[in-house]
Amino acid sequence: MSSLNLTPTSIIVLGLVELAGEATPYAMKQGAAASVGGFWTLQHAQFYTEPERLAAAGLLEEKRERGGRRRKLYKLTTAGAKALERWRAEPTAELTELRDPGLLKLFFGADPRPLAEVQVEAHRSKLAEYEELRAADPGDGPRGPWLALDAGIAHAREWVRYWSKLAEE
Amino acid sequence: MSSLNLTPTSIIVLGLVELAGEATPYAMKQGAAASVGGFWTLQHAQFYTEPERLAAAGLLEEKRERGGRRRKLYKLTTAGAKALERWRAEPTAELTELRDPGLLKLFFGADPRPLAEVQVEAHRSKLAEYEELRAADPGDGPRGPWLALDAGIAHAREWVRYWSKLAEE
DNA sequence: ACCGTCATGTAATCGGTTACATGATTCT
DNA sequence: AGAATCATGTAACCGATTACATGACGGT
Repeated sequence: MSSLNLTPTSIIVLGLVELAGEATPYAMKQGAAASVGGFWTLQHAQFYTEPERLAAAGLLEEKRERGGRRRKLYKLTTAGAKALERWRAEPTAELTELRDPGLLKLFFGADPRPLAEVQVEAHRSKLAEYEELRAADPGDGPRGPWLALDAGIAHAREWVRYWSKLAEE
Repeated sequence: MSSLNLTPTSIIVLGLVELAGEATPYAMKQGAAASVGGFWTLQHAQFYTEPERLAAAGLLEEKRERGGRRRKLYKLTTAGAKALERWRAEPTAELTELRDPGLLKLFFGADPRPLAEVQVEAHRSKLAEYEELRAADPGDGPRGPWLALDAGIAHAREWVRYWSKLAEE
């Protein structure tokens, strides 16, 4: 049992289940969209397959509704809570890789101007979205999401700056 | 034939082959490390499997050395050159997702301080690496790589700023 | 001649994506 | 009652990662 490596996908599932206490795949999907969704998206199918994996490894407990939709409900096991906590306690030096499709085009010789125009637009609207989230945030509640959003905003701004400059040349 | 979708991996292989004219997987690996490597890394095995896929799709031509190592040599076919050009000509609105392991930890409640310390260190050294590359760049040659490096530097700086602030609280 | 490292490749596995399929609710 | 959308799940495929394995070359 319990020997699979925790991918980011695993963590997101565990983390969301922890926040919710108990959740169906669909609830996780909703939760993700409203929280990590800003900077990390998952395919909906993963909210069904990943919990299964985690349950098989003993990190989640699976319960099936008796009547009606017979949905699957997941909650953390003790092992699951521990695994998550261990992951959280261990700082990581791993870095983001800047895997940006636009940047890749630029790198391999695409014409900067038209690319930049499209990109500026896209990043602007993303930035606006973030700022709306920020404005809506009361500022109580856990600090993590707030901080992550902060990073998102800073980088979105940087992208807008970057592509704007290229668009104007 | 020729109906596979071009993943970023495909593009990197095609792009590197175009730059080199003709290349063995190992040469591509070296080429990648020295160029895109800054912001996009591939597993070495992919430099063997991906060209095979592309050859099967008619985008690369595979030639095998007769004597000695019997290495595989790849070069672009006309179809391959066209595919690459088409990709290059089409601007993309796709955005980076900010898939940062550190940020994920922060999001799910890791203690900011120790994490930030490790991250600052890592980003600092990455930044230094970039700046060295920048310093070494004579500034002639194609513009794409130069511009991409620019983005890398800007974002690395932003990360250093971000995590420094968190480390100091 | 031997050893270490550079170079080359294949195979197995696993996680992620895409596509399909269907059952509940809600709205008109 | 019917249509639309929300919710739920499975299966097949495909690309990426990991692990293994071996051959050539350069130095001692």
